Amino acid sequence: MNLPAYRQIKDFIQRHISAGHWREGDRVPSEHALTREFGVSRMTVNRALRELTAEHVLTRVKGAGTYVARPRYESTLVEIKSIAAEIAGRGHEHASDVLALDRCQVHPALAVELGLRRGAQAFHSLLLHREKGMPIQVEDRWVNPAIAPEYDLQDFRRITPNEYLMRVAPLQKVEYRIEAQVPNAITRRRLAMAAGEPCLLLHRRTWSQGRVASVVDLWHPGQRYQFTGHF
Amino acid sequence: MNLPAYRQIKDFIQRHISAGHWREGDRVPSEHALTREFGVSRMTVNRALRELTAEHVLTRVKGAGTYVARPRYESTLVEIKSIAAEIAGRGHEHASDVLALDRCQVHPALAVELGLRRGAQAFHSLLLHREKGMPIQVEDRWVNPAIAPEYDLQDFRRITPNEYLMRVAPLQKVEYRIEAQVPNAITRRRLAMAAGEPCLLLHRRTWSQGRVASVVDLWHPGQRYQFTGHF
DNA sequence: GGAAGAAACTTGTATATACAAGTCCGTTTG
DNA sequence: CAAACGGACTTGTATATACAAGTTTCTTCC
Repeated sequence: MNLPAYRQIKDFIQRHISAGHWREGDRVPSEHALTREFGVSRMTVNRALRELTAEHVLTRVKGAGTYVARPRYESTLVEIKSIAAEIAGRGHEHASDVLALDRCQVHPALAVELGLRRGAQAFHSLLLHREKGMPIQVEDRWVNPAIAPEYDLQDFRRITPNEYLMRVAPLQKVEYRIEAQVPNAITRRRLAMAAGEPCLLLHRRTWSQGRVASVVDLWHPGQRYQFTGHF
Repeated sequence: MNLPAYRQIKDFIQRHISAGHWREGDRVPSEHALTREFGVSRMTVNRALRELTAEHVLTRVKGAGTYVARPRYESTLVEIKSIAAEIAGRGHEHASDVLALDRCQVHPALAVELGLRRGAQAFHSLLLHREKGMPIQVEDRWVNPAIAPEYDLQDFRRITPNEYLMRVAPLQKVEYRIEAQVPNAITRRRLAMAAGEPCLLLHRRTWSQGRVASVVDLWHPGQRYQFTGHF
């Protein structure tokens, strides 16, 4: 199968870098030089170089040239999917127990985090997610009623809070934190964890329409759950 | 400051989506329509739409049109920097104690993971990273000697293993796993951790030049360390 | 030998035009 | 009514050309 020219140019450059011919900081051939070498237009070469720049393979300095970027060796990008998507991706059965779903007053620290005034109310949902019957995640979530006023009318056994929020509140910004923590006794029991076993906790705060939409703690049993991936 | 035309088109589309005017699955105006609306060439419009597609904001179907992409609400992308880069980014002082650096025989399970034959030898380094004197990470690393034959001749008090491997072994592939684990007593003491406190563990395996280059376990005290970020 | 200026080289953005290839819709035919 | 075909519309890739703006190199002058 014949690749488009701009893809061939990208591959050519990436092969040189992977083979160690060009190292970090080395200058790659100019657009003009690549134009001559590949017999294509400058716009075709430019597209290849711009895409490799967006992918952090190259870096460009106007007037000076195009260089091999500092490899992002020290940065690992980890993608964490929603628990339902992850379980479905394994071909397993996902189910949710709705332990709580109501609207109540938030304590001051949480009001700050949700961007609400003291004494304000928010929706609170507490779910236990299972994979093939086995508890795998406790989802402890608070939702800004201004963003999703009908949150508490949903059936979260049939649709996850994530899926619902995706529909009503386009995502603008995310803040996250991953921690190893010792869970309280209730969470330990809900997740069927052993004594002394820690939790893997993902804390997320999301924004939509210029405001905080949701704050969530996702607790996972440390022995049975890890975030994994590759790229 | 006047933005280039392709950036204005990107912003226009992103504003419509953020405001909720266009939802997931909605079709956005065609290239031809945007050409007329903005009074620019089709290639300029095409660039804007292609870049938004690469950024997962839009999705394109040849012949059919351009649509608002399913929001990646359920996927959190987490970037984990090297400990030295992270500490430097906080403006703090990084230091490493080299606890071990030698070449020895790997046990069978590790040989499999390193892609080496049974009984083969590999380099092993054990470092304690400190931030302003405080232990923050134990780095337990095995390195394939075929990839970095002079690994054991380096001074890892002055350069981190990461930085060294960046130079000699261009990165091709990464596999990772994040876990909450209970550390053994030695690691607990090295990291000055409390009894019962768990570790946040990042396990990475990297490839270079078509082979496994390195396998590393990075242990962090759960109470003092989290992976954090935003986007 | 150093400074200043000009020339050359480089990337950034843009255009009108063209052909390829895919999808969708409306019309015609059986 | 269904299938097939053609036209219109859409994205995918590409070109030669142009001007703007930044960097580097070379030449000239003091």
